[in-house]
Amino acid sequence: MSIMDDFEKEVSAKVSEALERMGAADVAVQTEEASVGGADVAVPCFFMAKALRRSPKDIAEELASAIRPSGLIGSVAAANGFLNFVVDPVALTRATLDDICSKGSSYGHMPSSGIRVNVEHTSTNPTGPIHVGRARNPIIGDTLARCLKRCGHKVTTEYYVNDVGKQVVVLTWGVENATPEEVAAEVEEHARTIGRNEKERDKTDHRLVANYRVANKRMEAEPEVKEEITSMLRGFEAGDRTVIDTVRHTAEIMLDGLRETLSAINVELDRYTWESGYIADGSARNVVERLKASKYAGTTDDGACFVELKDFGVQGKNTKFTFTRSDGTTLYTTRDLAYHLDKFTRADRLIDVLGEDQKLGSKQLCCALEILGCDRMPEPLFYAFVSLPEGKMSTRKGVVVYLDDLIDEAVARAYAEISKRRSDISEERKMEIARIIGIGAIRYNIVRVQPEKQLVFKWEDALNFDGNSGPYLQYVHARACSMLRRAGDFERDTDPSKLTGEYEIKLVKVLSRYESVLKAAGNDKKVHLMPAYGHDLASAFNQFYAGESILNAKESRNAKLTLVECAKTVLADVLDCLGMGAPEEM
RNA sequence: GGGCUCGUGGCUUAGCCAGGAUAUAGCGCUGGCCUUCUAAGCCAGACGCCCCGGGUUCGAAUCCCGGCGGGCCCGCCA
Repeated sequence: MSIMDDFEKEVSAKVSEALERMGAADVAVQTEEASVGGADVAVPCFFMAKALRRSPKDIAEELASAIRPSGLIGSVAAANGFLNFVVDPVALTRATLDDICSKGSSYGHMPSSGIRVNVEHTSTNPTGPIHVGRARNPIIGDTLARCLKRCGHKVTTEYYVNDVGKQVVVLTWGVENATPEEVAAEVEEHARTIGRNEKERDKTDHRLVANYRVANKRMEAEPEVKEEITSMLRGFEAGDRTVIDTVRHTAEIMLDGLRETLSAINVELDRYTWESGYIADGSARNVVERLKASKYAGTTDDGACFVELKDFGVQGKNTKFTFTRSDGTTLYTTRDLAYHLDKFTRADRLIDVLGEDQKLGSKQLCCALEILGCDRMPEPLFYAFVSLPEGKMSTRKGVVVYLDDLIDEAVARAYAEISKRRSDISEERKMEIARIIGIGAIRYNIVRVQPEKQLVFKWEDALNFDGNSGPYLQYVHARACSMLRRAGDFERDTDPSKLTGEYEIKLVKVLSRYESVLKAAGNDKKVHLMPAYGHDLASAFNQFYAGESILNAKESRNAKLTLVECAKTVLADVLDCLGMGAPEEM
């Protein structure tokens, strides 16, 4: 419970008391964040007008004079039918800074809830490198997981590896059978027609794409190859260990590359779960049996099984949810059901970070889970795909920007910026800082926009280091660090009478909001609030910083430095929550 | 065709779920600020039929209905 929550409660209580005295005890008081400058909490008086038979303006004025500032309430005033309350800056500053000083980097974090939350994210097919069209997934998922941890939950992140199906089998055939010469020729051909030279990047996920294309081409041209692949697919479905293991091995190699990319943007997952496992352990089969036994089950003329979902709010022609082929084999969604049932044995709350193309599938999955008697539902978090100005990303057409390319470009840009301003540090140090800044810019830029909003990728935006950007926040952190370094030892001082400047109070107010932002970003899955908060905090710091000299302050020096230290502490945690580094210099 | 979703200054974007005052912030633009703590910064300014039309309400960017425009989905694929 933060001090601003207490303040709001106090306001609510005071207004209720005053209303009671005015003879309107049963009128419920609503509070809201004041939208007018200067005030912190507002109480609209319009809905009181009927009960009191007076104009909102009159009511607000009478209430304002009836309420005496006390406790956390610094002042109250009436304006346009609103009551505007200002928090007492003395109490606020003292409480907030003491809290940060005692808790340090865990300031704003909530106590353990005992709730296990599983966040499934990324889960891209292991058939090629991650491109920026899908880059929202790991970044949103990882940020959400970090927020949820701060909300006191026991969080596990998980990648569901789709090592079942035609795509991976074709890739596997290519990895096993394409000759080095064929692959080299394919790379040449691709460079000539599409204009991308894949030899430049020696990373398994990029390298294997040529094998995949060779396999596809030969499958189309040569009936024997097609037969080989079909036979592998059949073997897979029948549970042939050698086929399954070979495919899994290919997926592992591909994953090595993907993990390298994810790690570069500070995304590490706790667990990788293999789709093939649900065939092997019989749980997918179990789902089939249970669905068949339900009253919603049906069979097509060919023998494929489905459940009828029209009673579950599914519309139009999507009501039949097929869960076996006519030959009895399971489908992706069937395995996904087994996967979700498994996840529910390991966690209390499931969150799936999914592309918006999965919306219908996710809805159907939930219906099927209900039929299976599942009392909890996964919570999907959808994001719209990132497209290019030329249109939708397509690896085949070469209309694509790989995440690896974006990372390289961002780091190179950051390096150039550092080189412009710093000649006093080593090349290694410059490179180290460039990575922190480049990666920070990418993560910030992607997570700052609401997930459901479609995003068109533009290099100029992705590489923006000014204003509402990751480096803006990092710059403030570096500034604060630099100042604290110069200051040397100082005695902490949280005396509010020494921090009475407009910008000092503004900064303290931003700091006091941290917990409520974490709550909304984590529990309500509104991750984009996090970068916005970071920007508010950095901006408030810059105003404070620009306004007056801190190191040369006289009696308030220690108090100002304490405020700098507190801001730095919170900002460092915000940066960590966003998966961004907090550089001590830049 | 049906379903879902998004539409806010030139561009990007917050607010919308839980209706309330002068609509948030950034880029870009105009002007000012580095002999003092990192100018990747700060200050000031211009720029808005909140897609359109109805409705509900004392009050609508926000809720409801109908359009228009963009995106996604509608496989015994994954």
